[in-house]
Parts: sequence; C-alpha cells; structure tokens
Amino acid sequence: MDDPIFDFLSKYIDLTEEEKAIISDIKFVRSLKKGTILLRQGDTTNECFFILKGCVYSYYLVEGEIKVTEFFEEKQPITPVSYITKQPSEYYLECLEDCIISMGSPERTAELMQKVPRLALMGPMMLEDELASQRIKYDTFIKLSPEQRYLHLQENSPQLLERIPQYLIASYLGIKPESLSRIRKRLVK
Amino acid sequence: MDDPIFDFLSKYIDLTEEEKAIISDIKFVRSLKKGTILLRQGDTTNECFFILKGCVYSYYLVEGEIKVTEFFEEKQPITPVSYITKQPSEYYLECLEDCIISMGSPERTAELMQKVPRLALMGPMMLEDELASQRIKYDTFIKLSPEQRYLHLQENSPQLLERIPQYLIASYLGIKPESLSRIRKRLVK
DNA sequence: ATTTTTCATTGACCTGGGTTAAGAAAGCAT
DNA sequence: ATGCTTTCTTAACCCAGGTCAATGAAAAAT
Repeated sequence: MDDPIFDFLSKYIDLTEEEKAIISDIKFVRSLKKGTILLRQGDTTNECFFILKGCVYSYYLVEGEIKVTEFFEEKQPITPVSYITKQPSEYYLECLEDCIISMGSPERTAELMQKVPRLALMGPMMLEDELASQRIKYDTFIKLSPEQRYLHLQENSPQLLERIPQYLIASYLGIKPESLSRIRKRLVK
Repeated sequence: MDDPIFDFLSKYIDLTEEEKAIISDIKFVRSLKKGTILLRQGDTTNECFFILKGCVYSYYLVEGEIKVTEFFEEKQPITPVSYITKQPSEYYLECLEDCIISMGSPERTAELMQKVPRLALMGPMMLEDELASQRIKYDTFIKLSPEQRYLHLQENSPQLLERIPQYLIASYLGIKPESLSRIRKRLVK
C-alpha cells in the first residue's frame, strides 16, 4: 500500500495492513477538474479533504478582489473552518489543477472511528500541528516585508513558484502582480 | 465561586461545586510585576498560563525591533507554542501590567486530569477554538490595510486602545508609531 | 517637587507598493 | 497553425507608510 494517505497517517500512527484495508475500503475518492470549487463563500460544508494529487488554494473575495490565504498540495489535509464550526464559510476553496481528492464526511469519519478506534488519537495531534503551523504562518507574515516574504517562499517552498501562477503568488504575499514583477526584477541584479 | 477561571471553564464544561473545589485546591496562582517576562525567546517552557487579572503581550525581537503578535487579557488562556512542541520559543511573553496569573505545569495538569477526568474533554475543544481564531486573525490581517486594521481594532477591541500604549498597538497593526499617529489624525477629520 | 525616562506628535523627505494603461509572452481552443 | 484569452512585464505617476529629527507631554524614579 503506497497510497499517499498512509504516508500522511504514518506521521501520527503506525497502522497495520488490516487497518489500512479498512480505511481503503471506506475512503471516498473523487477526480476533480481544474477550476472546481470545493467550497464557496456563504456555504456551510460537511466535507473535509485530503489531496492525493493536484493543488488547491483558498481565498477571500474582498470587493471583487481575490485574497489568497493558502495553497495546499499533495498529502495535505484541508479542514475548512466551516467544517469545524458548522457556520457559513468566509472563503473559497478551489482546484488550481486537475485533482484527485479524498473526501471526508462526518458519517465516513464516524464509521472509520468505529472500525479503527485508534484513529481518534490523531485528532488532537493534527489540531496541534495545524495550530502551530498557523501561528508560524501569521508570525512570519508580520515579521517580513513583501520582498522578504518572497525570498522566504523561494527558500521554503520553491515548488510553489514553479507550480502556481504569479498573480496568485502575489496575492498570497499580500501584494499586486505588478509589484511582484518589480521585486523579481530587483532581485535578479 | 466566582473565580474568573470557572467563568472560562464554563464555556466548555459545567462543573460541580465539588469539582471546582478540587481545581481551586490544585491551581497555582502568582502575582507578577509589570515587565515580568513569562517566556523568553530561546527558552523552552514547561508552563502555560491563565490570566486572572492584568494584561500580557507576545512579541518577536527582529533585529532589535519589537514585533507584537498578540495581547492577552483577563480570562484568556495562553498556551505557548513552546509548551506544545517542547522546542525553544521564538517569541517573548511579557506582563504589560501587574498581573495575577494561574500557572499550569504538566504535573499539575496531570493531577487535574486524574482527579477531574472530564477536563480532558476540553483539550480538543480549546484547540479547535484557538485554531479558528488564529485563522481569522491571519485572514483579517491579510485582508485589511493598516488603517482598516486600526478601525477594525477600534470596532472589535476598543478596550485595548484604552489599555495599551500606542507604540505597541502600532507594532501589532504592523506599522510604526509615527504612522499610527498620522492615521489617527487623518481619521479625526 | 524635580529630574529622567518613556511615549506621542509633527514636519520634511524618501521609498516601496498601488494604479493605470499598454504591450509582450505564454496557454488554450478551434 | 491561428486566433483568443490569460498571464506577465514595463513605464509613469501617486500615495501611504517609513525614516530621521525635533518638540511636547506624560509617567516613573529619585
């Protein structure tokens, strides 16, 4: 079993082959076209996601303008705030490429927990990890200038620069595409 | 029992008077002078905090410059990343006023859990809340200009503007004190 | 009370990012 | 291939926030 999902789960729990078989049996995978919207602002979602292949991004629409807050790639879980709070979502989730995504619903999660109770241990661990990385993300944003943020991204996630159109990178860095062009030009020297 | 700590706990669990008595018995409260540093960059902490009275702020020191990331007031828990990860802290925690703070250690937490097992249910709930509010904080910062962030703060946490020196507010908004002065002047008109 | 330190404001000038508009380059569909 | 659309770059101009320096006000220390 070399499913990316087990690669991810192994960070938290060592699963037996039997348990993996149960999970494979229950999991619900979908192929989605580029541009598919997984979650719309205003909608309340009952699903969380795990990316097997492809790339997803989250963004706000503020006065008609896209404000990107995150990119998600292979082996990353996506737990929308709306999934946790059961409140309407403030932001969108959209496929940036053709994607293969494992979808989680409360029902399937319950079934999983029932058949593989040890999985319940993962919840708080994942939450802790998420919280720590979310704080680091905020703090990094605060500490750095747009130019420094670009360098930081280049350093820490170079693959994103290959994969994602620059106008979305710019938005993610909190600037306009024109400014990112200028920053890149400046840095070449 | 009108201890602020029970006010806080009641958001998650209804405690019996008996349970409250046990908690009161175990909890460890300290009075701390303004300027006391609860956590220093580079130190790994074994303690988390709950503010009974006073105000605490967290900040990074970047090239000698303070970058404030959060203010904590009465009835707020503070769980340092370092407490979770057991890694050296990236930021400082300091008392902005004379404070009365309840200190949590792994030992006391374990004792609490043992004597009031239901408290364990709170952990994941608090984590979820923390995660949601941390995301909202990040997203708000990204979406708004410095001036809008000031208005947002005025709207949502006016008490902070009364309580906290402006140069720290400025840092929290991601700008210099001079700029905050100008923004305020602009807005008066 | 008085001195010292810290904090807030103001003004002059600088700079990096925003805006607008145009053209070039790269993807995509037919 | 050939258009059509999307994305990227460049240039000119504007402006909010940064920087530096001076002054004033308030708080702390003695």
